[in-house]
Amino acid sequence: MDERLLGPPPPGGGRGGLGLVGGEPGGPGEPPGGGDPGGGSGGVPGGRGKQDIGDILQQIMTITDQSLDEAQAKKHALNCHRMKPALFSVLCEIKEKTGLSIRSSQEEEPVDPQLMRLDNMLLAEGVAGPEKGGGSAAAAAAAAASGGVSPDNSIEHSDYRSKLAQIRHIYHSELEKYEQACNEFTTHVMNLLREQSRTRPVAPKEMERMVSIIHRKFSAIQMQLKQSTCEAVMILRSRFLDARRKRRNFSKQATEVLNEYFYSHLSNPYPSEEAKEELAKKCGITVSQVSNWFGNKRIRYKKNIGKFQEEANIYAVKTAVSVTQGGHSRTSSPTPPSSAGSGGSFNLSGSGDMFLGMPGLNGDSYSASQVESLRHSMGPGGYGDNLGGGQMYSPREMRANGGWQEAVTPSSVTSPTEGPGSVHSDTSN
DNA sequence: TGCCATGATTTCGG
DNA sequence: CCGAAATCATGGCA
Repeated sequence: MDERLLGPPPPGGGRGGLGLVGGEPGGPGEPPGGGDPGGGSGGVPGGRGKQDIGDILQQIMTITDQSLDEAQAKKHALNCHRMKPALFSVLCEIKEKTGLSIRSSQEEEPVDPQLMRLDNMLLAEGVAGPEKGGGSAAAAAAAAASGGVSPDNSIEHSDYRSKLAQIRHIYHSELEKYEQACNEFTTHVMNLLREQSRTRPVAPKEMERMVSIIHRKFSAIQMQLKQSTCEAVMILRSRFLDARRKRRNFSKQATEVLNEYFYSHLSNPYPSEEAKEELAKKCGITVSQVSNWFGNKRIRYKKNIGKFQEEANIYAVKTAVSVTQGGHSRTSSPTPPSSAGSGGSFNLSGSGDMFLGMPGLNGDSYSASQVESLRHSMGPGGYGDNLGGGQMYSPREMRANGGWQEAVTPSSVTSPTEGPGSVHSDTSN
């Protein structure tokens, strides 16, 4: 050990640079490399050794006050000092005694759950993880979640994707920067420690600990980065995929198709699932959008029938024309027979209630021709077929019709001659 | 800029 | 889960 500690004899003799330290001439009679870790008693007279060490310590203490070049020179001198090994081992001993050595560095913190959450989210959003597929898959998933399949959605999605890619790019470049900085800093500190280990005892464990501390610090920074990236993605999502914020009016053609269906099934504007799908396909919107549209339409129509009269007329005439022209391929095609049928009969049953409940709404504002066209628009299955027929109605249809006809009948009734009684008996069955 | 139209969402009941 | 009703939030127009 001595040999290692002593190292090669300094150039220029045993005391090399020390000549300039403290200006001591060095003992001519001293044995070369005569450092005794034991306490400076070796071949050196006690007082002299103490002074030696005191000098060295003094130099160490003042080394920071000196200029870099000066310090380097001093450092070198110290390293080459013959007493250095002795000093080193003394420092080792002191360190051990004072317990400065590494505490059992078993403070391995468990994986931060928050960090895990962030990682998972970034992965799910396609920000972290593999470049290809991730982003588009996430976008697709988001699209599915928002339920938007309309054509103009694709534009928004490409916009969304590009923004997401931007976030991804920034995230990765920042991450890379942090990692690079972390590595640089780590190697710098390691070099420093290695350098220092020549003059003071630095255990490998200590180095490890330092490295782990640095890594922890940097991972904290990384976590902030991840957090803000997550926030950015969230904002992006809410801005691009929140359909409510991005309400777009349906195309004219789509509205027309929907209105046509609505007014041609005014007696029972509840499209079946198949009908909804067909309408959705025709209009280039989703089934749920069709449902929304019909929900809104029903409620708004019912609330203000007068306002919709003109519209109703237009579409009723349209449909009537198409029907009389032998158009069985019109919008009525997707209608299941049951829906039209139930509408007709429920209409009639409702007429009685209507007269009792809402006389003010009654159809004195409707001309006969309007009514006629509306009746025509009901299509062949609307009235005649089902008046007497023992149609099967689903409970929901019954309930829905009950609610619908009460307010709506005015427009489609106006033929009070048709006996409510028979229908009532029908429904009661 | 205000107002109305309209698509979407929320709440509630069945 | 569906539909009614209320409500929200945006688009479009004068």
